[in-house]
Amino acid sequence: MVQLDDLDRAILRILKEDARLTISEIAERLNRPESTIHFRIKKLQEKGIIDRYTIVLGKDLQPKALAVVYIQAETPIIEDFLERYILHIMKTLSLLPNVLAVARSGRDGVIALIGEESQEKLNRFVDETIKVLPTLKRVEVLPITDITKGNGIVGFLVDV
Amino acid sequence: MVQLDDLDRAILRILKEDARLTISEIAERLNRPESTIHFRIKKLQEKGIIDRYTIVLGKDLQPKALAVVYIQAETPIIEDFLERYILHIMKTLSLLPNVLAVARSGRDGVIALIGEESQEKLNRFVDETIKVLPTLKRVEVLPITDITKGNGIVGFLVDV
DNA sequence: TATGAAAGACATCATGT
DNA sequence: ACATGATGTCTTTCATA
Repeated sequence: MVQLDDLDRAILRILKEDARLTISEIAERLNRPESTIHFRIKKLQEKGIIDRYTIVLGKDLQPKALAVVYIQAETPIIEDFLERYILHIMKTLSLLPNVLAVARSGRDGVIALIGEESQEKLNRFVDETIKVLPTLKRVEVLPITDITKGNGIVGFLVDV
Repeated sequence: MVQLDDLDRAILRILKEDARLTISEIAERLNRPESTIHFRIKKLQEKGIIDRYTIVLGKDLQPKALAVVYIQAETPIIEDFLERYILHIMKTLSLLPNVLAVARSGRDGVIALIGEESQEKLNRFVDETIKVLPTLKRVEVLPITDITKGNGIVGFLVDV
């Protein structure tokens, strides 16, 4: 379906590290003419291999305390209620700026990545906004102490 | 510590959406002169508010099955062993291309975001690579069915 | 698809309001 | 903070292989 050669991959790797490098700089690093690099990048964009260009924000704007929160809803008698309830929770959380990411997990679960200025605020948020939700079976808070791979994820997600 | 005004925030929001817009395009959208936009962006970069520029890869290169895995180690008699064991697990996972992110959670926990081509492969990975680790107290697999906020996270993290 | 050359668009910087 | 203009660099296009 997608066929990338070594040159494509090399370009993608470079752009992932620094998407502001000029075509001539990339061309120089890869020992290819500028027009070739330009052509490849254009194709990668057209095919949607490169979805978009973005910025990663620095530490200053990032929350200092992070946690993954797993929310599991009580299974109700009426199946259809669960579905709507889960969607409601997800929509609600998605609107909050300190909720960096929201995902569904199975039929009855929601995973959220929460960011706050301090551990206290984070705990308070979990207590006052999540644990108060009705008919939950389980709320698991997994604090994030430090990120070893996929750092930059916070600067990528954080709202401004 | 960091003081951003509305213009700074507007610029950051625009760049987050499309970091390849030219300064003149941004200037036009915000009804400001190009020189001002240029100056602001330069400052934002110098201050590290903008950490870096990058690309988000499209669906084609993204894993189809995702899961958050929480790994908790058994608390040993010797405290120092736990520390080194956790670091070892994190380093090991970080090297694998299908492990998109690795974070530490408290003294005895590791959180990993796993991506695979299929649900079966993902299960196999958990069984054969994670559950075989010795002296674990708990392994919790939270499959991700679908992402409602922070989509793009996968295209941001995925290796090429 | 790859390349080289040429044209146009752009970022950058200095200077002044 | 904004305006203007000068400069060099980069992107983009196109003709050709």
